[in-house]
Amino acid sequence: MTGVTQLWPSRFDQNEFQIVPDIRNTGLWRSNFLTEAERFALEQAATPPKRFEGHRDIICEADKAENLLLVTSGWVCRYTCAPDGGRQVTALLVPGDIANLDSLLFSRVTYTVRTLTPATIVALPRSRALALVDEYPGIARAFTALAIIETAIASKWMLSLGRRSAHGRIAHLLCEIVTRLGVKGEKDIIVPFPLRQEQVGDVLGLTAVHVNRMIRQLRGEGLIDISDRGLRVCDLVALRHAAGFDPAYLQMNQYIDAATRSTPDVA
Amino acid sequence: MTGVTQLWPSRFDQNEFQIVPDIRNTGLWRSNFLTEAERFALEQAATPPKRFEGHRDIICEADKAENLLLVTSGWVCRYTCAPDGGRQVTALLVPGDIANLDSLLFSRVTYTVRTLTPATIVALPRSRALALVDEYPGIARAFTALAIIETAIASKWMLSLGRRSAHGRIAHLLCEIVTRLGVKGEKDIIVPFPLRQEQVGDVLGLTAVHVNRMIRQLRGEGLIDISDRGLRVCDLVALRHAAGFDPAYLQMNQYIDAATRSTPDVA
DNA sequence: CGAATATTTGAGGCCTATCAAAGTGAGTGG
DNA sequence: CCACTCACTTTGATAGGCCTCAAATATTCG
Repeated sequence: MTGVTQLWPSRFDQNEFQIVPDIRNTGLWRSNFLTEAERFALEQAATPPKRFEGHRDIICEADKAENLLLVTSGWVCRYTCAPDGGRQVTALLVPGDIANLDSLLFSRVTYTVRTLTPATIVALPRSRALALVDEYPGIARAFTALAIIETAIASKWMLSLGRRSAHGRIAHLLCEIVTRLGVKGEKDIIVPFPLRQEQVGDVLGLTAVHVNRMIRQLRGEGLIDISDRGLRVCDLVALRHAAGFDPAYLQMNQYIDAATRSTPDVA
Repeated sequence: MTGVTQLWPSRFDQNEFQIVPDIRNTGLWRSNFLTEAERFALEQAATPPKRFEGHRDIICEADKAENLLLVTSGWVCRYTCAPDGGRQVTALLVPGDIANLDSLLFSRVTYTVRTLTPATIVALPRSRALALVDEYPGIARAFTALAIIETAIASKWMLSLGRRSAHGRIAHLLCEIVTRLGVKGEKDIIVPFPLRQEQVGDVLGLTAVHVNRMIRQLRGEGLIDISDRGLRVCDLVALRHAAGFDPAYLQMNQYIDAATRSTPDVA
């Protein structure tokens, strides 16, 4: 009994934001739906990893997208702009995530994908991905799972954007990041935090100025400290409490019914 | 050349919120990924339609969900609550939509599904849906497409919640509803609008009082009129302009690359 | 070291929430 | 047919959270 396989990446080199830049470090690969044959087929289909600098647009709104982009190191985001120019980040992508899952089916993207740090990306040509989806049920199911998880995260973000105060939104985002990075422990956690305050604002629907004030307030409350591109969480339990954060929602492996797995636990 | 098949339902009886309560009126069925054999298999797997009254919870947060719920008539929503009790609607479901797509893979839901009007729902047992997904690539692809579309809509909602004024949010929501209901024309459109002002607030992250003021303002601007459970859009072009609404985003069929279809247009 | 980019701080104002109450309309029962 | 109730809409007054504009300080980078 090996326990539950991870859908989210669990490890993250703290200094370099580097993990093995390989399709084997993606959520697609790590999902527990894949057989060995499917893993092999996936690996054959992926292109070699490509390196991007920080703060670079990788795909722009209305671009044609012929590849799925699998983030294997670094932080990336997806955003769209309101008519007045306001920017809204709609997804934060860490190693293991697919930046443009919808490009599996849609030929144009309706958002911009941008690196937040230097990042490594593996491309999966859409034509090959589609062929794999038709041939291998496990791969099809893994894609579906990723899409469903995206929706679950989006739902939580909508709850934050619609019903939480600025204070609560920031606390909640920090809890989410700590959880998604797979950190263990609850006291004096330190994780990389490459987001600028303006980018935090773009995620949470706030201005950079107000983000600054709220971060200072959280610091004053002894909950966190952000400095030098790093986040220190003094007391994760207290932060969760302030955020109203339920740590279970991202560990969705727990909820995946055993019956839905291609590779049952019991032989 | 028959044009593009619909993923969204296009017709909607104005008085009764009724369409044929049948799996054939769902987005799953109407997607253009399905072969005849797949359609037949789907139809066999679905349960007979069941009728629900308005304002009833169908699944509650933390419930186990053994069925996928396909809305075939009426309006339904999905919502979650913040710790302080604030409610946030995360999806509006009209005939054709699946209320709990994530139940395909997760055994518990993290939200409540509630009817907004009397509604008819067809259930698809998860075990059968999973079997279909493994056996039929077109069905797998249709599920993936629905999940991806949900994410696309959620992204738009996040943009509204994060970066639009109350005035713009309401205008945008009304545009979305008109589009999703498949209305043609641009002048003096009348569609059913069963949402209470408090529910509009729960969708848009506003209070009912402020929703009321903004609706009155939109009315004063000669853009819309809401009365008697109906919405009248005087000038859809003007409303879209006020909302910064791009009508293309919901008609995602356009973007589905021909190569991704199971049933090509050209023989 | 200098320029550009982020963070921090302050003052003032607008948008939206909150609290409260009156008005409206549908449904019920006498 | 008319009280009566209940739920929703409308209106008003007030308060507060977040934004805007502006400038000083700190940090990064060439």
